[in-house]
Amino acid sequence: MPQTSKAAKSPPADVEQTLIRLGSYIRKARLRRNKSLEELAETVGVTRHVMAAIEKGKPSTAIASYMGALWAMGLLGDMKSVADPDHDMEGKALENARAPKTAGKRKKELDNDF
Amino acid sequence: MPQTSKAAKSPPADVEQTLIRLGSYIRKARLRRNKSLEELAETVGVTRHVMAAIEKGKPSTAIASYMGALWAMGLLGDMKSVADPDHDMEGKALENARAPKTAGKRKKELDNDF
DNA sequence: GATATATGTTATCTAAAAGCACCATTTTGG
DNA sequence: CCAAAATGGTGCTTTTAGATAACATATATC
Repeated sequence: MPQTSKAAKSPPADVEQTLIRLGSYIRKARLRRNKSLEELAETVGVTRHVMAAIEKGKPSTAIASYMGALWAMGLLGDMKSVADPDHDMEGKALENARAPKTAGKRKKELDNDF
Repeated sequence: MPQTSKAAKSPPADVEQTLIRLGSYIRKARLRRNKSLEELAETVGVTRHVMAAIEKGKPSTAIASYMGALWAMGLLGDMKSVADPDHDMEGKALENARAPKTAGKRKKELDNDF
């Protein structure tokens, strides 16, 4: 996206690696299905070039384009478990009998992150 | 992304739904950790507004921003299994003892998808 | 090997994503 | 309740992702 955020311009190493891996997975899935970049791109609704960028793990590409690629190959279901609150053990633990709609007042720094 | 692709402007219903769900998961994770939009945004390297958009599941937002949010809350690991070739049963099946680097010549339509 | 096709690369153009600033509203927690 | 903070919304500007096109290279199939 334009005005590229820091996040997209130079993502944390973990994020960068995750995207590169995801891109290579998408490529493998496409080749297995014997689809050309152009064919897949067409189904997804982007150009050949965007699909190529996805397979390289380009950080600044719209998430919908990535998801569209998964969708076009029947792999979108894999996203269901991502950040699923039921599996977020750390989050569950931190949530001490509270379920606020906002983060509330900044109570000095009770949130001492040691 | 600019010149917004069809994929990002009006994604398939499944994609749209997936993003809305992901956004709400991210929101829940953030609130559990008692972080404000601004705090999380700062860690991720985007503005408050982008983080808000993510929690709404905006399709045209850079994937790196979404991944950054997961990363900042220790949830990036959930992405590992997405599109994992080892779990792609359909792909495995289609891959009849072949592993080409391109989709090769378009052999008329041997690829009859019934 | 020949060749049709896929993929990569470069370039220009344009529309929209993200930045930023400000104000309204909501919600929390004392 | 009330103050403090979070969140939501609007408008404007800047920057770049994506569209499009043309050409070069790589690769698979015959």
